[in-house]
Amino acid sequence: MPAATSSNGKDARANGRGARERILEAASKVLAERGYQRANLDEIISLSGTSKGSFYFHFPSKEQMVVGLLDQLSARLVKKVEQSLEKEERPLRRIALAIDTLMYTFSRRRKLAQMLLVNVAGQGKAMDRKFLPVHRRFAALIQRELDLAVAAGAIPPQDTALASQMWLGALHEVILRWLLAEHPTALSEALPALRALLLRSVGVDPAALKKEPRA
Amino acid sequence: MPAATSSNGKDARANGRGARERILEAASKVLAERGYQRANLDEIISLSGTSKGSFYFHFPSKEQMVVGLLDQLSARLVKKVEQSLEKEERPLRRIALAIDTLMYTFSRRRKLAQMLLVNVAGQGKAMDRKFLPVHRRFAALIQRELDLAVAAGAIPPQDTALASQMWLGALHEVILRWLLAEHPTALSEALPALRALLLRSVGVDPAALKKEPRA
Amino acid sequence: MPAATSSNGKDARANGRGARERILEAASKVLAERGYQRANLDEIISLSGTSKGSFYFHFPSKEQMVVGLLDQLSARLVKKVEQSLEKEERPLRRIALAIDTLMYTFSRRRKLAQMLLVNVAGQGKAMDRKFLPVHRRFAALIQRELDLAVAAGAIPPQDTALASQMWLGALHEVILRWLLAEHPTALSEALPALRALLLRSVGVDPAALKKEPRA
Amino acid sequence: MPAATSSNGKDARANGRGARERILEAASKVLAERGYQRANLDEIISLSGTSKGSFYFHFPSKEQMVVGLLDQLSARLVKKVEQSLEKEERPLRRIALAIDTLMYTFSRRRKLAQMLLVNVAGQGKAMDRKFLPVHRRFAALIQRELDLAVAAGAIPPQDTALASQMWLGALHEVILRWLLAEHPTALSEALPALRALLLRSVGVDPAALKKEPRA
DNA sequence: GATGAATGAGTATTCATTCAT
DNA sequence: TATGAATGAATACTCATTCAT
Repeated sequence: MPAATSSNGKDARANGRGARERILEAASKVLAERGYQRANLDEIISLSGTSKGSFYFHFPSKEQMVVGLLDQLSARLVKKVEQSLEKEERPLRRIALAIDTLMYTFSRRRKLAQMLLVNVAGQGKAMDRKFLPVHRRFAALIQRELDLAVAAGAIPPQDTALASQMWLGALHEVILRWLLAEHPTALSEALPALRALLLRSVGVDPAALKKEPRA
Repeated sequence: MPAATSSNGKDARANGRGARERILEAASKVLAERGYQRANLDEIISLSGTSKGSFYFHFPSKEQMVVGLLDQLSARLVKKVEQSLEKEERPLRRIALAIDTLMYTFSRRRKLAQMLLVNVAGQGKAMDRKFLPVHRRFAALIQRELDLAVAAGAIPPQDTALASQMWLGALHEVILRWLLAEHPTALSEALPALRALLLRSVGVDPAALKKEPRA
Repeated sequence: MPAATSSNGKDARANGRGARERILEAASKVLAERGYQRANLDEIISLSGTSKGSFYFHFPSKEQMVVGLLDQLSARLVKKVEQSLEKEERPLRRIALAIDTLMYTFSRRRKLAQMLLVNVAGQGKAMDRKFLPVHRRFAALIQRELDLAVAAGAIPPQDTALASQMWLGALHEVILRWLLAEHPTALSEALPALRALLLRSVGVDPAALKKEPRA
Repeated sequence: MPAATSSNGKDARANGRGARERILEAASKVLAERGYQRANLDEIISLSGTSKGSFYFHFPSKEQMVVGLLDQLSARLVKKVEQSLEKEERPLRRIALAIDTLMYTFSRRRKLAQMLLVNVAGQGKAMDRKFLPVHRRFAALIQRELDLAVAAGAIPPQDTALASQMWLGALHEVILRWLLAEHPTALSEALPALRALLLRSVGVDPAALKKEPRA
């Protein structure tokens, strides 16, 4: 039960935000823990301190809610990466920065990683297609940076669409293994080696990163 | 464990194999199409031409059946790759051959790919852990080849465990996108570029492959 | 009860009538299409361009609204029949006229028919009883005309209450079949034969209608 | 909870019949009392002494179960009428007999009447169409008898399809009113008058019934 | 008069698993 | 070995009604 709504605007609801937001936050938790199918609406609802009716007032269905949530979260993450790139113009450094920011963010927010990367597939072909945009969005981000690097002559011309898919999958798997590990080591430890692998795959000598000149 | 179905063809069932095999085959189909959770035992059973009771005579639970099936299939695939490597001793060629065989097999058997790669995650942390051995087995295969190449001096010393994870993820994602595409192009078209990306990532000039000398 | 919506057109709503009327009209449509139980308040409200709160300001409950609507509509229809009888005093002609007017009106307003005749039963005994007054009102109309005819000696004395029930049921079923037919023919085509059946049932030679003398 | 199944074939289940039959019987009761929509599956199931799973093992859905039940019941009733007609060849008497048997059966089995006649409409156009076959079956029975009478010269040629619809509606309404009455009088009291009304409607002098000669 | 967010009891349906035969 | 009827907990979704603003 939520605390009674008081009319002083201070703590309008249990934890200060609208029901819609509270539902999405609760859903994040449950989805991260249980996956899409086992994520129980009743649990999400009771965790959010709202009601069945409220849920269906704000969302047309469980599926739409999850799709919307993943969309929101992935957009937020992409934005965060964009911001980290704002002050960097050297293409190779931008690429490295994008990788670092993604990995760093996921390492700080396991639930986010669990949801965006793991619980987004394996629901049958029909559902998987619904979740595909999340993949596409991350891949597009990587591809754009690779294209910039190609244009700047920093890496050789190549199939950047394929490379970005490959990178995404690589990040995905490394994070997945980290998430499922019983006693995971810090994700950051693997970062330098992973970054080197990815850069080399598109033809960059990782050592070149250090010497990259400003434009 | 039931006694092995007698292999003398005398009283085999309708289509010539034991109930256990027929169930596993039916399960392959349904799992590929629907994913783990939505894969319905009733459908698997009716497709296999057996009965509920027969299913539970041969398998202790749906979960164990699926884990066993994935285990069997991945073992079979690994064996196939091993066989393709039998007559090749040059480490870089072995690596390329492993990639090629994996990709070729998946491209010919979409269902297999769907099951082993896609429907193996996103079921909640507990279940995902159960499916992890499949990942491990493929990664181990790749890692062994990388280690051989390192030992032979064909590639520089490096974290081959990480590299093999990365490779697996890369293959996974590329295949996933191919599986979910509305109008997929042949997977083989992407193969050379993908192979080049992977090889470069561990420090091999793809061109070196051609010139690799026999031991 | 709310004060009557002011009839000066000053601040009438979007389409010129009060919320109450707009709700009733929307309810007609939805009830005709879906039946009582499946008629969704949300749909009625959005169709009427009002709000939940407005609905419950004007009506105490869905049930009362529907009972009131059926009451209103049946009263209106009865009034229409009365008007058609105003200038006719010959009892047999009055009877025929009543049938004709009812059938003609229903044939022009399918929704009305659907609602008054079809969606008024089958909701369980308790609800059905609530809808009974509609039946009674129509039956009373018919019975009154039959009684007049008996009094005038135009038809033999008989159980006019039963006859009027029977007539109502007959009309009901014929209209129902017309409403549910995939490719309905004009209702008017069946009218002469139906009229003849009904008149004969109470002992009138349909041919007598033509020769009926003025009082 | 059903009594434990005993292996002596005598009282295999709670009340001696299979689950399917017990469900249908329970459904009859609940449908008669509550109508289609309000008929609660939980109640039907607990009344039948079975379980949710058992219900869905025997029937694909509530709707199909009800359609099947009505079909079965109406078929049974039609059969009963047919049997009552077996030894009567005089067409007018057959007609009267059919009416009498229908009315008598309904008067003895209120629930049957409630279900077949009342709770079969008013669920929205889509559902109503599903229930239409029940109407058709009864109307066809009546029409056949009317056609026989026409062929035998016992009644004048006419639109017997329309007449049978009308008769059905008439019977329906009379029974409905009887069912919904607070203090119903015996249905049989109204029977002679009703029979007379119906016979006259198709041009038979009810008195002629008595004198009808054997073929 | 009007709004729309919130409520929560109610409902049909799914499905892995059991067990008497 | 095999059968299939039976079980019942789980689950997404509906919808009339309330009430603070």
